[in-house]
Amino acid sequence: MSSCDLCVVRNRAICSALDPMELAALTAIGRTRQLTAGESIIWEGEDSVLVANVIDGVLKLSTNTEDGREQIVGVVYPSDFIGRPFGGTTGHGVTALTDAKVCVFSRRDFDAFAREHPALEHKLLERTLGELDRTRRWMLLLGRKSAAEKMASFLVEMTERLSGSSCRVERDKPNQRILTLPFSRQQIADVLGLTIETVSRQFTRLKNEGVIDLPSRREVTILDFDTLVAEAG
Amino acid sequence: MSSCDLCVVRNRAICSALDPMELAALTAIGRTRQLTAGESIIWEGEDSVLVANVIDGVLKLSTNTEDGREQIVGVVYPSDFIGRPFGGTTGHGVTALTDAKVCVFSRRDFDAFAREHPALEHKLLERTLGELDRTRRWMLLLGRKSAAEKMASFLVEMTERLSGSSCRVERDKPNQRILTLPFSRQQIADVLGLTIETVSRQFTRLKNEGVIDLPSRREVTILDFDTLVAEAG
DNA sequence: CGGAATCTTGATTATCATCAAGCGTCGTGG
DNA sequence: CCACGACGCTTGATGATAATCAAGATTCCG
Repeated sequence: MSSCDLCVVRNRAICSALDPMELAALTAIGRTRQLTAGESIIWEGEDSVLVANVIDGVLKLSTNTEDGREQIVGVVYPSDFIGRPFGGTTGHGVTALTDAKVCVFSRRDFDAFAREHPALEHKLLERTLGELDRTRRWMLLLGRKSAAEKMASFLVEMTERLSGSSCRVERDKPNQRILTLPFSRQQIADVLGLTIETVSRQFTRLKNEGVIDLPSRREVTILDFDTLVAEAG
Repeated sequence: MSSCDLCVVRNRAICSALDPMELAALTAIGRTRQLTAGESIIWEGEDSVLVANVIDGVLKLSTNTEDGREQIVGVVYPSDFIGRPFGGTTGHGVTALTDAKVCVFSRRDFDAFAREHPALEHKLLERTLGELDRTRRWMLLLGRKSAAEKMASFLVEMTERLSGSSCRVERDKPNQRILTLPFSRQQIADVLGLTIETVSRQFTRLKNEGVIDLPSRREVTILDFDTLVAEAG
């Protein structure tokens, strides 16, 4: 029995383009791998040797300047695809932010398989086009928004992305969302192009203004989503 | 006779995936269109009605905040593909920076054609993956680089992108490149996430330091490329 | 030649980075 | 179980960078 049959992202990942026979063939060239938080699976600048589907967890894509400044250029969630198919070197590292589970393929094997399965390539194309749209939208934030707008945009995005998974709703307060962020303060800074101190100050400001609450380091309660949207610019 | 036979980007654009018969079929659903500098062909937020190949000229992809700040999120050159295939709305406007010529398709027609021609979709996928890599590299610049680093990076990128076309070399000074920029100062600012004043000051600083010369508004002579690379961070 | 648009330059200010403590929290080992 | 230490976060003081505001200077075109 194919292990894919049990896969929780089976119907959302690019694998959904395949029929059972094809899926079995894909299973044959892939294997699952467990990652612990902080562990990297792809390093910036090395030539592309593997690609993968995210089954569980959250991972960051990041680049660094020579002198160590970091920019997180993407965040991937279950069912997302990582790695650079079709040659070239990987322009960014991939590191687990939480414990994670991925379904790994050798890039060469995957490339060959994909070229024989246009439906798979089509899914990958749609996914890549969507990722490009999302990335370009983020450029507006990085290039033109203030620290306050960046933080608000970040929290709005998180509210949308974590809906379902790391997001609780208290019985008696239906308008409040309690998010469990997969990011440290430093990582939020690296997403937004800010420093950790600025991020921290923005958090306390939003808390003092009653827009959010901060029950613990990694948790944020969204008290006034509309204000966040307005402040996101 | 198919007009594509005469197309100057025939062997570089995604069309190169097609054999003569297929190309004739593609020709049947496309038409060329001339754009004058400043003219837009796609607007941010509208639903995607057309896609195109760039035949000649340079165009910008840009997004704006509600209050009018602009960020250029991409620049496209001859043989590049523009527009958003496979549904969705376009996240950014597309505007000609120079007079330009494009080969336009209705998005619906193109989608249908692409789905029947996996080789075309493959080319488009490779192109989209490359564009995503490039875009992510630009995020490091927007999020983490200083004004000086941004300007140097910009000039390095321009030197590479304009090699051949808008780039002259004087007979007696083989190390110098004279670039004709397709951007105004404001547009450079919109690419780099800076203000026009900061861009102008960086230009004069580089000129005073002997790294570049500025023979006219739209021209830059690269006198010391290595220093630019070093300063790009 | 005139006028508008674009660009440069200067003065000032605001924002965010940097530097520097201090505080909490979590985990470990005594 | 508590003390200790490390790490991550917050807060404050100060400073640098780039934005803003405001004139001028060029260039471009009719």
